[in-house]
Amino acid sequence: MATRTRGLVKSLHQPENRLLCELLAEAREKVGLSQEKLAKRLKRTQSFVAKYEGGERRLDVVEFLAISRALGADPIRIMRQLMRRAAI
Amino acid sequence: MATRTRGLVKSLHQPENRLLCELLAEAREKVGLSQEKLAKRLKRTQSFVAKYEGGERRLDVVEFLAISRALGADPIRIMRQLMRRAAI
DNA sequence: CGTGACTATCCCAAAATAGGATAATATCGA
DNA sequence: TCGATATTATCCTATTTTGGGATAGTCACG
Repeated sequence: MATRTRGLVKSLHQPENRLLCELLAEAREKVGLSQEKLAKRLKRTQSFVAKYEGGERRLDVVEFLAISRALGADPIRIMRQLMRRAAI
Repeated sequence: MATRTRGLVKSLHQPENRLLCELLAEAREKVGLSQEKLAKRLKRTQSFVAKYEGGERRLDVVEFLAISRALGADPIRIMRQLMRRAAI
């Protein structure tokens, strides 16, 4: 569950991003979707999901919205959680 | 004001992203900051700002938050506008 | 015009990503 | 405990994106 990587982008290493990854992973599990199923909804590969959840890939705003939708989650709520917990 | 590019990421071309760019550019102008000044606050270059505003570069969630902060704007409000206007 | 402020575009080395494979883990029933 | 299956993590590398200094426009104003 931790993440092992080599050399990545700045925002990947920010705690805010870690948090976002966790929130999205939690949200997915809560809905009972596997990475594979979610990937399918997103028309992406499982490795894509594994990567952003693991913090190996950045998520842009538009992607974040798409994922939230695919999870049936409210992006605003997630954003709020992120901001609150990260003390932004 | 339109954007001329060669071969870019999918989410760059989504109307949602265009909208986001516009919202952020508007927000910046409203506060009376130049790209240069904003860039300085973000510890980035003017070209960075020009690129994301022009839709030549994706903005990840963490960056979006940082920019909103730098503009003294509420990310949630911007997100809402984006969602409403893009009919997400 | 001329000047200065601001923004867009060029360039390209350096860095990040895509996604198919495959390895590693977890789950669970017999 | 096994083995089978489901799920997730990691590898690999061609392709795509990016960073940011430099430079070319663009605009406003005298």
